[in-house]
Amino acid sequence: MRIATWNVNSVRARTGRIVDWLERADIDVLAMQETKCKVDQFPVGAFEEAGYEVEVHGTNQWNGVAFASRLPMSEPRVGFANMPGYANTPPESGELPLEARALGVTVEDVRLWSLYVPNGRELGHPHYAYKLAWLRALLDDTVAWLGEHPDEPLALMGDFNIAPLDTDVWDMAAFDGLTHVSPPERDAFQALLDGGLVDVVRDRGEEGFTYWDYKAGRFQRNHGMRIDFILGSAAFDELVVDASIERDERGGDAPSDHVPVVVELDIETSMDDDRPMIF
DNA sequence: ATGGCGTTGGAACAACGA
Repeated sequence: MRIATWNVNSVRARTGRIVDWLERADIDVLAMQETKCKVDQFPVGAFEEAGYEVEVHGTNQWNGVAFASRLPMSEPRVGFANMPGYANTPPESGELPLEARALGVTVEDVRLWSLYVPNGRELGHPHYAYKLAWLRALLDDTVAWLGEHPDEPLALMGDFNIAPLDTDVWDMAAFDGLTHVSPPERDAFQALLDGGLVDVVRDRGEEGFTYWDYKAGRFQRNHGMRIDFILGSAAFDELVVDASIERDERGGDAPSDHVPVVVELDIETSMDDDRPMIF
């Protein structure tokens, strides 16, 4: 079974590219982030024509997470326990709206999450505090789940908006005083690893960036960042037989600014078989 | 030091991004 995560930077602007890649790369399950549309705006038909069902979470033109899968998905869940909300100008009621940043599904007894971690904007900005609180709640929910399901495969997949290592950005000097590399953000990422997850892609020796800004020829100069990850439980880690960062997807016409990250699991599915399912 | 570019809503520009 081959699963992937990809911040697509608008599913409507890139529907053809995404579906083409799913087929070309033989992907069974894709976690998407930054779909940038409401549920009823999602191009469901294009995925279904290619043999993929979708689970979609989106409330407006920002954020948005989804799954496309050619294997059955079950137990969809929007958000996680105590996930904080955000508003630039908090309403009088004090109830902050929840954003479309987390969606969970189960496929072949593997629990999968598509996560779009808040950007943070600037150190000291309310959005930065929101980012850290969001990551704390994610950690708490993940640790609780692992406590209840210690032997089950789980993967948190998505755009974490954190570069955990100095080598995960092209030049640390360019990030002085900026988000994505600050110690509290890196501590929050490390806490997920300490909580029982493994960076299954890095652990298999796969190197390179997953994001390059559109501006200033950043891709051509390889001025990128590694901020998209697949973090797996021990049971998930044991299943991983291959991992890759699909750098070529940053090229061509109208690419996303992120590329897909893929892992192959040692799970036999009907899709591994070229014979028809029904004789 | 700044902008570079791209997407969305909604019809000019603001919000957002990392």
